[in-house]
Amino acid sequence: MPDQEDAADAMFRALADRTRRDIMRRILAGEHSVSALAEHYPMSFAAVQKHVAVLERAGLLVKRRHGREQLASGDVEAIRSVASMLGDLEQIWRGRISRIDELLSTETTRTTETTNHPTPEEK
Amino acid sequence: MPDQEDAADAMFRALADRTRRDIMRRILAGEHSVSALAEHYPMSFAAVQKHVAVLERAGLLVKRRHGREQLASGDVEAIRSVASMLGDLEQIWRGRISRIDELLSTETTRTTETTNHPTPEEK
DNA sequence: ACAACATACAACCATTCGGTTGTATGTTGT
DNA sequence: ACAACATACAACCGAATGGTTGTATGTTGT
Repeated sequence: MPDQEDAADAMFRALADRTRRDIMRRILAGEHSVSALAEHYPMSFAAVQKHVAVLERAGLLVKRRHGREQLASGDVEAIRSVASMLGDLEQIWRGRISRIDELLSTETTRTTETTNHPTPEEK
Repeated sequence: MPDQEDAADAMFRALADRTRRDIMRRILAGEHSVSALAEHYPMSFAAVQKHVAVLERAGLLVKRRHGREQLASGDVEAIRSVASMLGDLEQIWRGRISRIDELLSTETTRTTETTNHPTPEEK
């Protein structure tokens, strides 16, 4: 049972290579066979095929058989799910800001707190 | 002169580890010293310090000296820049859709093309 | 039927990664 | 002054990456 974090590992890792990001660009624009993709890169067909396999395992692309070729196309939903993780991170950051605002606006009012974390030990 | 793609490599790579993503969550919520962070993970201090260094090199966090400790906090702008790369990818995908729409709406009208790629050899 | 093509995959190799321990260097509190 | 703390960094190790070549297996066009 690969959980959410495993999926995140795989997706970020898959996107952490410029060749694979470039492949994603091409196959988000439209289907490409593996060998059609391979023509664009200064490496062996096998290397490109492995890159495609990495992207496929990460769920970032899907393949469809068409005769003797394998047509790859990008899965935009997977891209969105990665973006949403980053959105969650940004949301955590917004929380910091509002906590600071709260602090400033209640500077003298002695609010007995809602914080559950072990008190940010600001000396 | 590390370009945009190098930065992308570093950021995606840095985020492709669950410990580092967890560190980002903590330091986006508020500053933490390296040793305060280290307490949360089942690994040596040195390992956590290396994770922090990876995030710092990727530009995802900044450190500030405070006495003998080094306080780390997350850079939300870097997070946004990663998100925007994903947005660009999604945008490419939208382009495919509108190209398909165009195709459908001009099905019989013999449009002499705007495509510059070597013609998607749809048999 | 068969040569050429498209793909998959194994074996191998150098490099990077994520962890370890150990050591060095500042900073602090008493 | 000095012991304890916080950090940095080097050296090392096993596993994973990103590439290679070589081989096997389908699929196609003639």
